[in-house]
Amino acid sequence: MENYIINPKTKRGEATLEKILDAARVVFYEKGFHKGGIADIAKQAGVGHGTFYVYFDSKISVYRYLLKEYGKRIRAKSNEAISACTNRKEAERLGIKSFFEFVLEDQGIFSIVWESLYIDKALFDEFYTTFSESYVHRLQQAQLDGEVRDIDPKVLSYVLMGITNFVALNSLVLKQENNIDHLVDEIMKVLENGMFVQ
Amino acid sequence: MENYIINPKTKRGEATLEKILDAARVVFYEKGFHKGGIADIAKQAGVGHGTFYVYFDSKISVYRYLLKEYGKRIRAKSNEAISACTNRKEAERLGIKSFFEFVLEDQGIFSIVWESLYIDKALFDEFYTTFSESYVHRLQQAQLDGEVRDIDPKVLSYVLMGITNFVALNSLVLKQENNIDHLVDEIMKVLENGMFVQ
DNA sequence: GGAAAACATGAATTGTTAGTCATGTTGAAA
DNA sequence: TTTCAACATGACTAACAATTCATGTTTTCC
Repeated sequence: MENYIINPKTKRGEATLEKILDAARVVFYEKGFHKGGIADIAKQAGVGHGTFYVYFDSKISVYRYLLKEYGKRIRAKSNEAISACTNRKEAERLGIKSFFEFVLEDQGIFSIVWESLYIDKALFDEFYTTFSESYVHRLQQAQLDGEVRDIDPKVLSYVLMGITNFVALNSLVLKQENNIDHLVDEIMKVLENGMFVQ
Repeated sequence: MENYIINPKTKRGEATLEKILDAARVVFYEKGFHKGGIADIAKQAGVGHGTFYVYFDSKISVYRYLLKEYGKRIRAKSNEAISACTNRKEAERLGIKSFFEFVLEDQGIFSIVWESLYIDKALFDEFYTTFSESYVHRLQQAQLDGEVRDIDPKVLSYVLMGITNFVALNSLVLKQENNIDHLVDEIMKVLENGMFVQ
């Protein structure tokens, strides 16, 4: 499964691995997993075809590595953004905003994450299940604290991920908008009072 | 663009076209667009390789045809479900429910629709932009009628599509749940009063 | 019944690409 | 300086898959 080389033994090896990872991110973003070839990655990295296989034993290995890396980076950035918050509502706002910032900085994320559904459904499922579980944990705590209403936290977690993912993909990536604050404000209106006039 | 043969001239031709379309839906669902081959489609349809090319000039042509067909079917089913509703809240509930029913009946939908992002971004964008525009139109009307709060309807349309798509994919397809009513109830709680305790 | 149009076929063509390997280079430790 | 593990390379292999086409069969309609 995890058969990429994790420990290059020299500085040169480390640098090359980094070049290959950067290149793979670019290629998968621009061409997708299936159309992006090892030749493209090697060329983009400025190394020979064979060099790729010094570090990864297959194309899907880099892909898996990058997918995990994205998960970690998003979680880290989100935790950092939320850490100072004392209530769930503010945490929600900042969590959404930090995700949008992440997407604006690295638009390749959807090219890696969502495409997993067509490469290996289990990878996609695992990715979002992991997110959902940590979300559920926090939501349940907030419900105990009386901050969040009595809504099935598992469903609520997918509702929240659906909102952020769809708005980010369609507005920020496909329509190339960058009005993050407006998007967050409008989403928070729904999360605070629903969409209907009372 | 639209270079599939639309009008078989005989009964036999019509039947064969239908067999090929059914087969393509199955193959794209089970293997995805890239891994599913013409040979697979022909075999599944019970015809020779060459027969495929009597009806479609390329693999992507069937794919495009099926994508458009899904759009039409979803819209038709949704319009039918909503038609009797007199207020927006009820229409929203029934619209979501009818989409969930659609997904349960035909789990292949995400295999066709979302994969377009990796085949031709413009197809994906067009698909959801079309949905968004008709959504926006209705939401604006409901806002004029004082039923929906003052929220940017374009953002709101992506919020709503994000919720339904993510919950459907993760709960109904990946987790194989079938508790549609529970899902709709929990989503409506958020849309009616938001997620936070007031 | 026969001619023409529509439809069916799968072997052959053509192009692509993931992965291998024999050979060469680098650089750090001894 | 020597040595060896680590790293680099690109021509080659092997397999797969989209599309074509020459030939054959069926249906339509006069």
